[in-house]
Amino acid sequence: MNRRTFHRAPEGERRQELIEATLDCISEFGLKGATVRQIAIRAGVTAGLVRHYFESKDQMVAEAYRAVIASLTDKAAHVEGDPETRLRDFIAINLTEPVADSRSISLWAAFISQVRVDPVLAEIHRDGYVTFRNTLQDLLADFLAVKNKPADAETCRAYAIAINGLVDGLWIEGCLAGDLFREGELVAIAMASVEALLGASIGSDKQ
Amino acid sequence: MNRRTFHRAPEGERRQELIEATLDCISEFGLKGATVRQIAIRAGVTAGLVRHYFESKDQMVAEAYRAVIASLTDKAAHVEGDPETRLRDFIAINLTEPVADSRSISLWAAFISQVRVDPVLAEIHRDGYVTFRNTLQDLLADFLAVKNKPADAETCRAYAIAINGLVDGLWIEGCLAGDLFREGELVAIAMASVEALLGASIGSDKQ
DNA sequence: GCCGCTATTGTTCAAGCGTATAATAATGCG
DNA sequence: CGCATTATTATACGCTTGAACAATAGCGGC
Repeated sequence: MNRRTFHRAPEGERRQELIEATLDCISEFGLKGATVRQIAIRAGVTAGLVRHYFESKDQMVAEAYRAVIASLTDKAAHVEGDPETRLRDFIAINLTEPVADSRSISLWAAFISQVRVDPVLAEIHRDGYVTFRNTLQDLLADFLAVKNKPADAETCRAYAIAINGLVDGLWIEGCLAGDLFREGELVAIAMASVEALLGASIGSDKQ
Repeated sequence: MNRRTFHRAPEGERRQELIEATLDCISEFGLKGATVRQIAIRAGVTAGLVRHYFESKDQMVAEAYRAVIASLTDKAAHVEGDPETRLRDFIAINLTEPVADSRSISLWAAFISQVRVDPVLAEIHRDGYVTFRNTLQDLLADFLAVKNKPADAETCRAYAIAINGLVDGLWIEGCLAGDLFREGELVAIAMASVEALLGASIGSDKQ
């Protein structure tokens, strides 16, 4: 019988390709459309290979979820500069591509819908959420200190919850109905809203 | 062979039970766990009956999605009283049970993750979103008029987008990590935030 | 240039999927 | 009460699924 030729992928690379293919399939066909066979096709390999790299499909999906969380939070977690700039960049990053696009929210929603079902995904989610909000809370504490505003823990907590909610909500609106907004409109609304919430300028007119 | 006894359900009732069972299964087992057989068990009937009431499983799921949207938006859409009260109630309703609970967001997320895949679900989603935001926008127009603030269409639009985002985002936070917040904390933060955004009291301390 | 290791293929399997259909029990009506 | 209607059960069918496994092709070390 004629066996296909193939090449052996370098260390770790195939693994990454499989995770990426998993995400592609989930975003295009939904969780239930992301079958082992479909994922393998997308990755350009045969289905059997999946089980060479992962103990089960579920484990591969869980790792794919980690990759999604990372792609959604990494950029915003590494903003640099003075507190005002960091806060501004944090908002802008979360409300523009590639963080804000329809693929992202499809993936995010697919996993969120499983959080109640799968304890493994639930833990990954919880970690990501706590990290994200703490990042924002630290950002706000620095910012308020610079602005000579009250920055006690309780105040920062409340601001972090509100602004986290605002950013998440606008992110969702943008992802799901981007065509309903003008270019840059969501970012502008977010900046103005945060200024109103904090009662302080974040220099959103600078850029 | 022994055939089970059963009773014929009254007009429309069985249909409703099947939709409810569909939602139960989706929230408990995820979209892919909501199989025809599992749904039938939950509804206390056999699988074959599904196709007596629905053309296909997909059609049943689509109707189930309509039911979810309705349960998430109906209450808030029918607030009554003066503009200030209506705005306050609108916020409170969306951030307390039964709108804000983990079952709701599981269902919401499950469907959102399919919006890119299934055009039927996409249309249902779009309708629901537009209706929801228009409701909020009208509410804000009335409120701003009463407060003698500028209430032109563009201003209302921006406020509606921001507050819709805020409420949605806080709704998600509450649904996914309710245990991280104190009783009533999210509602309080939302009220304070909306007051800051609009620069007007909504009497959130009254109740 | 051969050899051993293993990454990859290709096939198979049982379980579960949505759907189709025939038999039948429950109900309303004369 | 008996009959027609139909809601419901029960079974079957073809297909897809995740997984298991043997065969083998590619590749690094010698």
